[in-house]
Amino acid sequence: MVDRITSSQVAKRAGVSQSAVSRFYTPGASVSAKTAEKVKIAASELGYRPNILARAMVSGKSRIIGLVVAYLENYFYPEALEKLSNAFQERGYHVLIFMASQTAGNVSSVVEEILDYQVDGIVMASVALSSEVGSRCQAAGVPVVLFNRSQDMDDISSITSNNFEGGRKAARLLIDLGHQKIGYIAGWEGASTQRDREAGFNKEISDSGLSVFSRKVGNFRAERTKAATFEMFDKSKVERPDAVFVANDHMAFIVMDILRYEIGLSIPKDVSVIGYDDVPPASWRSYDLTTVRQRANLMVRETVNTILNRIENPNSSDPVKLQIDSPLVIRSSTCQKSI
Amino acid sequence: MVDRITSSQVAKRAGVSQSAVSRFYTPGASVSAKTAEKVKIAASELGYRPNILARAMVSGKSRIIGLVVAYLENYFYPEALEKLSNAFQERGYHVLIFMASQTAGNVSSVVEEILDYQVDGIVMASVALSSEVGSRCQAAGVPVVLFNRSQDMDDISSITSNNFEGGRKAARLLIDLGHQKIGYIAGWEGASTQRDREAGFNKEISDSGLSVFSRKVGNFRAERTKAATFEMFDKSKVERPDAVFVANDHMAFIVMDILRYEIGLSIPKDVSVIGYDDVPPASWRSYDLTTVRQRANLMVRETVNTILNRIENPNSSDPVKLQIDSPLVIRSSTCQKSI
DNA sequence: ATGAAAGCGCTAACAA
DNA sequence: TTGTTAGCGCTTTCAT
Repeated sequence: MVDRITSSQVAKRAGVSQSAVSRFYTPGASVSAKTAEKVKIAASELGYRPNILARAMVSGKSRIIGLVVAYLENYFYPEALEKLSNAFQERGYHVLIFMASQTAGNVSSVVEEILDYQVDGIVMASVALSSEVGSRCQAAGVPVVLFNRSQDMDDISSITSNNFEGGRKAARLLIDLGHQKIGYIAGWEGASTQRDREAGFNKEISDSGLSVFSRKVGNFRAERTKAATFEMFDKSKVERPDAVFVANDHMAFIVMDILRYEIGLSIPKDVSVIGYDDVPPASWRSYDLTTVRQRANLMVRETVNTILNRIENPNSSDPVKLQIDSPLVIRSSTCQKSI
Repeated sequence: MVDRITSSQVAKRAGVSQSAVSRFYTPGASVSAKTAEKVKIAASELGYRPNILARAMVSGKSRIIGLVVAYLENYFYPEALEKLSNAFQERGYHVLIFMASQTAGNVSSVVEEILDYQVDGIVMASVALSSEVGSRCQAAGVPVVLFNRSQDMDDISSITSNNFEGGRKAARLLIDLGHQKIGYIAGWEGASTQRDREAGFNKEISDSGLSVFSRKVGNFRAERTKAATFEMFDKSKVERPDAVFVANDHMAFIVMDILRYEIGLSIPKDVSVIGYDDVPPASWRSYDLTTVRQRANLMVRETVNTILNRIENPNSSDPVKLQIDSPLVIRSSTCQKSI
């Protein structure tokens, strides 16, 4: 392998000092036009590019953002990841990926690994953070923002959609459509998204003088969701729900498939179904799922702004707790009008 | 922010030299039991962890793998990304993500950026590489492997499924099922996957004395695929295909939806559909798509092995060109028997 | 505006 | 086995 070109080699060729070369690559530095020209020529002749790692070591800024993700099976996350990565790239940063399963111990050891890379900031997507790990990052001076997950007590910034309002809207729609027997299929109960969606949903239901007709837990996982659906729509029951709100789109697809192909109900004639996220398959014709949209673009933009702002402004204090408005997207999995 | 603990601080506290601390963290180094113990204690009391970037600078090994991805909309890639990242993590590496659109200029500038980070290796997923960019990496001594894309001439390693055989198998199945009027919907013609799948498909078709009934280009993109489907199954035509092989699953879902809901054909009664990839939605009940499986686990394992082997063995020469066997997965989007 | 010099935190000879 | 020493490639004072 050919050795990398260094700034000293460029300096020698350009007939200037090594520091002059460094200054040429430092945004707000003082270099005369002629020096700049000499450096530019020498650098391009040699094919020189500054070594980011060396720069990181002395400056303390790596321009690397650590991104922790638990799973990519929910297609909201690949989309978010792509947008996050692009947004950071545009601002001169890059994303170092860390996969983490939900276990707390795992998350904490992953955070240690991240810190080893001297990242400038950390984005945690769909992962909860123990407050001890949070303060570990605080101590290291590395800003953290939670993406699509929030924690009430801790002073950690978080960007989510407004899950409470989203849950409300789902309930409101179903009620307005004339449904009286409304079921709910919950996600993993450790997730703030699940809890907030359900809380908003319950609030609107009870504000309307109704109560939730049936509740099962799908845990955000396929097998559990299948079982939950079968239990909720058990044929032996005298009365079954005429509508169901599912805590995310991925579970909703499973619910729809079971309802149609296993239980033999028609959507939306027999049952209205509504999901949460608006991932791409929700708009595929076979599902055409009414859902609450998480505005990925906005969430990503705010996440990037928040963390970059913290990086450039290390002394800023209050955590940002942003809840992005989440609009209802009405498609054909819910009935058209009063049933 | 609290400053990071350095090896010198640990050394002082442990009453040993700084190099002793360094040795303690170097796998095959010579440290006595008592020194090791002293360092271990001091380090844990201080919460010391080695700075990977500093280590990278002097050793020339960053333990970072650059991963270039063009798009995550095809759900084969999030899956691959997750598995790749996990596999590298297990071997002590981490993945730095670079999103790149297909344009050659973009890929080349992205590669420069990657090289700036002193990565130990580069995995390019679904991206083609100009030979000049390839030799740029060669010159930098950074091994590259293409994931799910290959290039005949260049001496760049690549891991793909056996797309030619996969295409053949798809054709064989359709023919065995008794289909005579078989259509093909192509992906983006710049992709080696598309070309190889089609070549295998064509070979088997003509070996059987048939010819392709109709061919349209979907370009791996939704709008184009819709149009291609409408053209292929235009109602004004006297004869329409009774089967169609679609170059990937994502296009196949669109084809199925159009066929069923826009054109009013029944699958598989009127038309058999077969895709390629076996992404998760292919097994969702609404599609239940017959397809050729790309064995992501195997492809990932080989990719990781190949690149890590190159990193540890810089002098090894011949490029690896691996084609992983791709089995047919028969579901209900193809008819059961001779029609 | 420019060069000299110090040093970021670590590894890798080299002696001892 | 251990400590001393010399850098890795860069940014950043500090004089000039």
